[in-house]
Amino acid sequence: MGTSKLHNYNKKQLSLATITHALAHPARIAILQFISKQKSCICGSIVDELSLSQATISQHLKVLKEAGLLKGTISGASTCYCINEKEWEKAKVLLHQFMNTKFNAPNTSCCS
Amino acid sequence: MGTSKLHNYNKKQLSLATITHALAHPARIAILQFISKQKSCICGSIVDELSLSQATISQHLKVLKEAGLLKGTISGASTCYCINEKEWEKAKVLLHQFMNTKFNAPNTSCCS
DNA sequence: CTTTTTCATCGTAATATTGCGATGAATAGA
DNA sequence: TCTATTCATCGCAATATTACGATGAAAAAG
Repeated sequence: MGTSKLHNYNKKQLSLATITHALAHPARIAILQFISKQKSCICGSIVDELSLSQATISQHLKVLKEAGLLKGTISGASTCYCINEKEWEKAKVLLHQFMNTKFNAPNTSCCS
Repeated sequence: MGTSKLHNYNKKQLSLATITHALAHPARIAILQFISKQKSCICGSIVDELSLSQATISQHLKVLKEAGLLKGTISGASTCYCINEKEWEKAKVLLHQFMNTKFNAPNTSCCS
């Protein structure tokens, strides 16, 4: 994340940024939607679905895995990717908390 | 967003990516939390709160404004920033929908 | 054993982001 | 008028991202 001053932020802020960072590309959104829709989580089929090269998909999968949103299990020659539901649930809670931040009254009245 | 193939994605995917992209930095998370917590939305006080230069804060505010999450109204010498509650509500709904994607049974059983 | 399939990793080029200082415009106060 | 104050914008350097092809490892198919 560039020359980021990460020490200035608390854990929740950093977790939120990690999650949103992982989601911050339409290809990764599409990959997650595809995986959650599929009956099986075969990786190669994502390459057919999205018109991106296998290497690019692999990089996006890596970002999602590093953020903890995906699990990958080696299954023979291919790797099985699926949602890390435990982490997904954590992410959902964090995002929900953040998005439901209460606004103080003055904010609703200014910037008409 | 680099050499992104944006034409391959639908509107919801692009909107989600725009929103998460805007949230994908702890400084911007902190800025949003600060604005929502403050009684008034004076911009300069963010510079004091976070240990980042005024120019850097200004750039983050620009990203948030471009994503539609913030509104900025010129108020004399200073600019008043606040949450764009209409857009914030839209973002909340989109994120909620996406995070509550139903997983098919096979996903829960693979990648043990 | 050889070939194919499958996916990860490396190297690369183009582009975007992050952060800062410097500059500039525009209002507020002396 | 002169001087702060306030914030946006420009320019820059360092780093990260996006995307691809090429290469490599490891299992499956022949």
